[in-house]
Amino acid sequence: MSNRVRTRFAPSPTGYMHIGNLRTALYGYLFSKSQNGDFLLRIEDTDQKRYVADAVEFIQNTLKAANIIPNEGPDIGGDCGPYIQSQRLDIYKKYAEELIEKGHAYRCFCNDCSEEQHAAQEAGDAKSFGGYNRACRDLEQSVIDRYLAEGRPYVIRQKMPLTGEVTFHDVVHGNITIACDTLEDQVILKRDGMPTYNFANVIDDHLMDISHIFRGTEFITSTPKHVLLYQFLGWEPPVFIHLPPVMGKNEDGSISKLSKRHGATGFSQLVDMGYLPEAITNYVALLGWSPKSEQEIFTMDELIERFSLEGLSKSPAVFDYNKLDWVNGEYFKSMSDEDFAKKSSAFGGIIAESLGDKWTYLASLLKTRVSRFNEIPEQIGFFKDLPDYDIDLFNNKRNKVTPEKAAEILPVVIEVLEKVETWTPEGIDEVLQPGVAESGIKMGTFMWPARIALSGQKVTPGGVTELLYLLGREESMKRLNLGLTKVQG
RNA sequence: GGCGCGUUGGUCAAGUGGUUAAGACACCGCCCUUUCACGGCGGCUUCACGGGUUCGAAUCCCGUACGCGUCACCA
Repeated sequence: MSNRVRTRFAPSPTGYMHIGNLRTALYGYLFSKSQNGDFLLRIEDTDQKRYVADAVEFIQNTLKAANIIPNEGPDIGGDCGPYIQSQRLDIYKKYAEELIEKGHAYRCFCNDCSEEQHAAQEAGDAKSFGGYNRACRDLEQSVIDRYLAEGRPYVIRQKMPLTGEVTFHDVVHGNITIACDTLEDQVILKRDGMPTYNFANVIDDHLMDISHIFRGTEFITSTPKHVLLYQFLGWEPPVFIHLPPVMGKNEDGSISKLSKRHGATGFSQLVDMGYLPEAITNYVALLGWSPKSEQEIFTMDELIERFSLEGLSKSPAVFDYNKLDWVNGEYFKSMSDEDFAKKSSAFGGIIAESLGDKWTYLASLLKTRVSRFNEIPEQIGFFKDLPDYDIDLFNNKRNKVTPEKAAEILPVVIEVLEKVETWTPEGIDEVLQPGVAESGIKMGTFMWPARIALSGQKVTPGGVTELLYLLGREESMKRLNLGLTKVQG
């Protein structure tokens, strides 16, 4: 036992990383790193029914993408391996036997009726509450020997104290006390030789020298069972940190645990939507933890430096896609045009490809106008195909433009633009500015019909000069003339 | 149902007996402006409820309500 801070992320291998899990991993990582400690990854795959192919690799890739880097784990090894529970079966068996010898556990030969029981509970059958009846708790040794000789299958259960209570300290909730008579003689080793979570987690956290456990509040009520196990085994329990759940807002305004119906909930889904991994991490860090300062945007190093247990909140937090958008937008704004162009090009699709070198230019205009990469297609679609827009779009109160007025302005626009020699933003501007001045038309009034004719939409990435440049001379003139035809009715 | 946990504005939240109850997102308005965006300014709305304790309570205590979790050979 050292004093070194060691935390762990211990997911079960589903091919999915819920944002709540990511946050748990993140807090454990931030805390250990802030204390110059270790962070390790352990796979809890003791439920063979739940096994998902390639899930371990998926988890490792996700952590890597989120810049949460373990220094021990299945793929990198370490002194406490193996880091996959299904490969540690002999270890659990050994400690389960030790508990039996010490009188803190026993073999149970009852039939497996857990599934039915669970189903009954979910159906709300009140009679099913109360758990296992402890039929095998005090079997005669001779009976046990006979069953064993017959080869009867069995599970090993933890023998809970019948009276008294267990108190443990939780960093975010303080002391929590639970009476032992509410504790069931839980199974610690299953019929198939696999340990249950409630057992394996204790064994591994001790053997891997974990100092602080970060996990969800759903484990609070089973923590006394763990504490008892530490006691029975003569081990020092780690520090417990139970994190509140991440919630989602329902249509009726109520809230419930964040799930698919609230929108994307997986890290990779969010990335697919065009959120930057570092922005997701940044936002998630703030969901349930406060830096107690006014800073909102943090690099991973800053997060590590600022993280402290005091900032953890004890109440659930609602995942706010609005705020995520904002955080992501902040990251966009701080990116270089080149970097943004590169990372967003996949979302620009065929338009980005056809634009070639001009994509970086368009991207630089898009950078402050989108908060997610997947907003890009709808913004730039008009470059490829001019929408069949309604002439009503030419109406603009602020600039005092109507379709009739546009019919007068557009010819002037076309006339001015025909004088452009070099079709670059600068070249266009050189002619456009004086042209507008000479026409005696107000800038906004002059530009509005042009914008509509060029794009068919009121909102565009960049101003008219930029649109002209990106569209090219030929296409621009074509659209301007088409617009003129439209308003001439 | 038993047990446990939680409750500051629409959302994230600061706050640890005395504050005009920070800040951010969203929303609304104004300014700037070649639309939008960016930027600037301003506004809106909060201590779940009821009792205590105290000179004084968002902060301490007790109830109530509501929400969540748990009671699996799932984690």
